[in-house]
Amino acid sequence: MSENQETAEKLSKNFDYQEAETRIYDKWDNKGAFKAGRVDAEPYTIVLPPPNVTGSLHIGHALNHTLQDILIRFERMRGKDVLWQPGMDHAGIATQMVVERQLDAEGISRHDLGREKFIERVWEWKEKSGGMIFNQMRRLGQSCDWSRSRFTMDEGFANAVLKVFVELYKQDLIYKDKRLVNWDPKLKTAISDLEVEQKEVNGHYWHFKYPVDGEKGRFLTVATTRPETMLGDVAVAVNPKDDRYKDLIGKTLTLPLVGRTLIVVSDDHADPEKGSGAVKITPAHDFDDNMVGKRHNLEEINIFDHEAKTNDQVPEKYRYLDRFEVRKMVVSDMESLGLLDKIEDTVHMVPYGDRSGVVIEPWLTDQWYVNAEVMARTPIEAVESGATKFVPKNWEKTYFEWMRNIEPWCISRQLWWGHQIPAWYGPDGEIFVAINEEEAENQAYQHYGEKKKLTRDPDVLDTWFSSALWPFGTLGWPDETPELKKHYKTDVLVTGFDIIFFWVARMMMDGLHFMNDDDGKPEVPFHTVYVHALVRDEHGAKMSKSKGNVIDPLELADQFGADALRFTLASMEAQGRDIKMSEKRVEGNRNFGTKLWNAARFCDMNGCFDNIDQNFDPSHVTLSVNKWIIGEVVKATDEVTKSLESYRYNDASAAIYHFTWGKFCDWYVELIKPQFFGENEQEKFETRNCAAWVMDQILKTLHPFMPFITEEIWGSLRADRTTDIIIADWPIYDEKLIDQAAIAEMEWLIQLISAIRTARSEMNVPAGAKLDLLVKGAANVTQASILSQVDMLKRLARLENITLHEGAAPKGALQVVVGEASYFLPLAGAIDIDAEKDRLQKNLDKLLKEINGISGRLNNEKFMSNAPENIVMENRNNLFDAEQKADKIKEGIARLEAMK
RNA sequence: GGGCGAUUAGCUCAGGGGUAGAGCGCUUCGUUGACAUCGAAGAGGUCACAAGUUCAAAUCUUGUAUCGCCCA
Repeated sequence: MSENQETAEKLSKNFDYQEAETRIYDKWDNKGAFKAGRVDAEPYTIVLPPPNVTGSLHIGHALNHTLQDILIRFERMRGKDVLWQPGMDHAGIATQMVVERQLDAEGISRHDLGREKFIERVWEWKEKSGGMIFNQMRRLGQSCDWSRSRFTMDEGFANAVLKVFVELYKQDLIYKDKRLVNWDPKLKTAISDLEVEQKEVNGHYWHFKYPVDGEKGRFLTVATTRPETMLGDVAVAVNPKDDRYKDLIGKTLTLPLVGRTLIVVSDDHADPEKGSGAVKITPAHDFDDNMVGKRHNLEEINIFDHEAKTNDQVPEKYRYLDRFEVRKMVVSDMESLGLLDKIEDTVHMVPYGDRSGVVIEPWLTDQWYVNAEVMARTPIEAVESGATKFVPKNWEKTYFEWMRNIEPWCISRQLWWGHQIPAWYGPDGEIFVAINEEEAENQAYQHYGEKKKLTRDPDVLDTWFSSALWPFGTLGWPDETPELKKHYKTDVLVTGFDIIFFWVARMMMDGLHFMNDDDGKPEVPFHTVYVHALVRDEHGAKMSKSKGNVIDPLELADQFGADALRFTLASMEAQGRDIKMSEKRVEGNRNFGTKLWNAARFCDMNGCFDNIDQNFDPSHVTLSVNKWIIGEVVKATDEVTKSLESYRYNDASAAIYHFTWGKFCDWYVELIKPQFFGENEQEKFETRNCAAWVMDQILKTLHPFMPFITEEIWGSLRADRTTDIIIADWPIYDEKLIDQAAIAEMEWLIQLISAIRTARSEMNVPAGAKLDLLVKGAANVTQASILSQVDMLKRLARLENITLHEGAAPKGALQVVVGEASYFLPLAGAIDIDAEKDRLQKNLDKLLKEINGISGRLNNEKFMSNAPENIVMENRNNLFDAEQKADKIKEGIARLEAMK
């Protein structure tokens, strides 16, 4: 090709995604393509699970966001008023830890700074370093409506959070209580059950002997994994069915080292099989013991402070020491008193804080709680009735399991960063809950009849308390904004299963509690929850920083392009299975993009995008090859549409991939070359138009998966585009465009070409050699097809002359059988008769096996009487075809044998 | 202990009563006027095991084994 033509090309040799991605993204953004607000269009809404302000993009985000963006782009192209609502979570503990670490480096603590100054520092940090994930999301092409971005600590949202608190308090759904909580002694805050990681560790059972009162020399032996807690023991429990201890029930013991009197209680909690069968009871420091204590009205003696150091409730010698130090002392003191019976090795579960990594201490504190049991009722019904559906459905079970056994939700945290609880205390401890201080003061005035000094509760709310109102808080609630009216309820929530409890359940609670539909009935926050896979490394291991197997999505995007990464994630997202990410897959999909790019270049070089029919109508094409590919487009786009509608991402991506590569590039482009290089201008015109049309359908259908390359090709090829592809119409075509006759003809042609290629290759015919083709026994239809497709056949099968042939097969020819006809390929030199015979025999063996199977079925009376008619017909047809083919091959083998 | 899921080609995985699929890898051939980030051809699987249902099971049922995850 000449220099001149080269410069005239619209597409460069390769797609430079590094350069294009930012340029294209900025173009979309500047044009406002991501913004919601199409008037008169049906709404389609997804709220982005708000990433932590501290977060940076990991592969799980990349998957989660890509799946949402695919739906969003798909629905946007379908003409809906699409809102993808982004935002960030203030991430209480995580953020506070980040800033505290900074302070630490400066040698100061947050207490040196004071609450107000500390929070200022957090905001400073947020403005400077927070939310880098949004920029990373842009790199992957996520088309959120950034203009509506929300932050959970923004004033408007924060007020909504406080309003929810106040309302729930008024309705007695929030209350204060003293209960055992999971206390993190490093972070010095309560954390939720869900933030506690139970780990199996090697430990010991220490068997301690407690003397029985009034029976000198008699001891009751208890086994414990936590000796230090004995200082808070108030009882020992034994199982009522355990004969060893029956007589001790109701008697008392003396707690060694402390001297406290313990009562022996009868409780099923004591497992006769475990340890000694007798369990020491420490109600203030163990969840199970606490329940035993409640059942038997036992005292709760708190022996630890907020750092899990002993307090003044223990004998002086053990006071103000770390829990593990006390453990050593207790064990050694018991031993020297001769009260240590034995030490057993054991494996047991120990709770760790997932943020701090330290052992969690069950601790008695005053905290705020949501009455989750009541709040859960409507959400359970909503899923039972199908108002909200989980996809895949089996996650509903997990949801129900948790919701039906829900515990009170502890929502207060002893942190500074977060929504400070809107509760004020009078001098006598009276609680005033109000949306602001002024309101609280009014309440207090009414209560006391005079102005009193109030102090605000220093604690903040659990981060999930605020994200629970994400689907309506982001839309402007409590104000009745047009967005709220139009976009609530939202459509689908896309999330990993790990936060069904944390977040989905809580959004259901708040959504149903605070939002109503037009009939005034509680309305769910979304009709569908799509639960996607977890991304693992290529060996199936969970990614973690400590293992060093973390795959950085941005590195993959750098290396192979964002499109390739997105396509890979989508194609591996099969429902109900985890994703094992491998670079090879991304590389393969980068190649797919390149393939598409080059196909577009080919079309362009052949004038497909110049001077073509503006009103091309796919139903008016005349050539079989064009009719065929149009029919295939209809089938493929329909498959993608249906798959996306049912969240089958792998099916959707496979459908467009196989159409593009396997049909369009491998066959159509090859089949139309004879025309493009030929002289028939009329046919060429039709085919150019058709190829351009098909290319457009590919670009559009692929766009949700590979937004950048499709936009780039779309925008480069034609000057007459009325829109960017991001808002182009999604392809929907009538099935009438599927022409069965054309499909049959082209499939026959492809079969014939493939068969000839196989024979040539297996018989080592040089790829360059052009052979003649003799056709024997072809029906009229086939003869007509050969005639009309002769150029394609010649080119793709590398043939010279094609002639009809009667009588005996020529010597020295390869034989292939397709349909009713035999095809001979005479070779110039002598053929290897044995090799050709072997080849035919192999084909025959395969056929005979098939014939055997089918006729067995057809001779089976039960099959004939039970199988549906179409299956019987299908078998008959298959048998006929196979037998016909087998006969021809047998003839061929006989012919070769005769030549010997 | 309870729940969920997996077991299909060398690897990673789709599929889901009617003749076993993809990508990668492998073998052979190939610079044919889009593409070597490519093309053509090929090898490779009693679909974990056992029993059952059925005319027909990789697919449905039950059980077994192994592995994974979640919750106690």
